Amino acid sequence: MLQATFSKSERETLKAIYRLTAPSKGLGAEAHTGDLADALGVSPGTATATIKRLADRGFADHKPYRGVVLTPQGRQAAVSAIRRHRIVERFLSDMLGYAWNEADRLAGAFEHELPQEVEDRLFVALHRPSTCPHGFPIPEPEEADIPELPPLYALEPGDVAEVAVPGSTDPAVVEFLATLGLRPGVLVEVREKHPFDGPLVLLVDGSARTVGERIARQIYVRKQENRKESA
Amino acid sequence: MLQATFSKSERETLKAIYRLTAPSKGLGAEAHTGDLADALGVSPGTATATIKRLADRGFADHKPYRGVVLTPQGRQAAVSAIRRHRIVERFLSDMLGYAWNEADRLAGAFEHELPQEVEDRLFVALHRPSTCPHGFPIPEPEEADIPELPPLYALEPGDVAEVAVPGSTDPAVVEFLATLGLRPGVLVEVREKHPFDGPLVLLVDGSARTVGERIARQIYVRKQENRKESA
DNA sequence: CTTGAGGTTTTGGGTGACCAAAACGTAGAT
DNA sequence: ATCTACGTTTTGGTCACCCAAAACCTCAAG
Repeated sequence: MLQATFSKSERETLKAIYRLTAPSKGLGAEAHTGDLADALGVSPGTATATIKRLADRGFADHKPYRGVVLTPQGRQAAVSAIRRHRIVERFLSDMLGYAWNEADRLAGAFEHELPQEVEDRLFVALHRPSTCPHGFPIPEPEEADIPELPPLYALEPGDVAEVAVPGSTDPAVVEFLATLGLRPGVLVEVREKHPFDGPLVLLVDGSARTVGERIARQIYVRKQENRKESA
Repeated sequence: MLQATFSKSERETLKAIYRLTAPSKGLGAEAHTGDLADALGVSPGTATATIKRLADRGFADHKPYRGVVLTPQGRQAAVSAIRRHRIVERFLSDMLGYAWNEADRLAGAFEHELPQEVEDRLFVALHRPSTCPHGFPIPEPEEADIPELPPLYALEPGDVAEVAVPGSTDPAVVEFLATLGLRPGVLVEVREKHPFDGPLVLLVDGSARTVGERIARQIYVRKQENRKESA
């Protein structure tokens, strides 16, 4: 498959459509121009223009006044863009020492101009990382979809999982999470789940921690295969 | 000094004017539009337009039909751009393992989008290198001029120096130089200099090597303070 | 002192990106 | 069934970039 070439804003638009139409948003969900414009920080007219350019080239399916979804080629391109972004984030955190929640902001500035070749070498130099610094998976080069992580609140007692915190999380929430030891990549084990949307009791780094439902729905987890082997 | 902001081609143009008006090209030399267009791989009309944009903002002094030179602000900006380029080259060679003559080509692709902040961290992560992989000095952030290196042929017997090879060197010449052990950063000591534009006899890595005048004018050296202490 | 060659600038034309505001569609409320 | 509110698309304008080709300078040769 010969690599199609996209401009910076086309790539950002692909990523945004991908996120807005992820399965968790409802099956067959379409991205609306206004939401896209907000996500991209751009006027609605500009969003429309970019969508049309993508649709003309066969990367998106645009039903005017209704919404837009990605074609399989568009989804492939979006996944590549996300892979690129996450690799650059890892570079910023692993090689330059940026905090995981700073990397995001800076990666966007230059990821689009990085030659593919350099991305590939960077990936190897970083020891082929499997997640970005937020804890989300880095997709394979030709992968068509990125597995979605379940929220922490979806775990059941006995489950062991690795924490992932979205970049869009409110900084105040991030700070609170840090006091609980809930940072990306940290392993947690669910001890109890209280009924009626009650809190979770977790084992974090050896200490017991309680987390409310609202917070436990805002962060995500990579479930580990090895379940708890308790007495 | 608040950082002026330049587009990609403006920065490339600043670098090109800087190079074309370096003291070694003759004092008070002006860069001609055609040469600039060639250096940038752009049509003459495009070069004129970019020059005018720079001149309007006070970074260049353009005398129509005559030539262009940089103002002090323009020179400062050009030096910053060169510093950026050389740091990115070092990243490509030191962290990603690219050969010194490949780094050049790739650096140009994304150096312009790199946030200043990231450049600064990268410089530190690379252990504050003093030269680019070609062997040329990385200027200080606020330096107004980059010291020019003398050609190898300017050395005299007894001198010890570090080799620098321009990126623009013919690949066949680079290959030939490699057979002599003349790679960027290598230390050489001049043993003899034959008269009437005759060859140099060097000590390279313990072996005696002879280099003709034409080649010895194409590569450059950083002279070491410690002169030869021979018997 | 004219003339022309060679280099420079201008002009006209195209793309991608952006915005503000006008025009337009869709769907819910009367 | 119309009206209207809201969101979307279109229109008109700006800017950086690029090119090809026309118009234009400059200077040196005749």
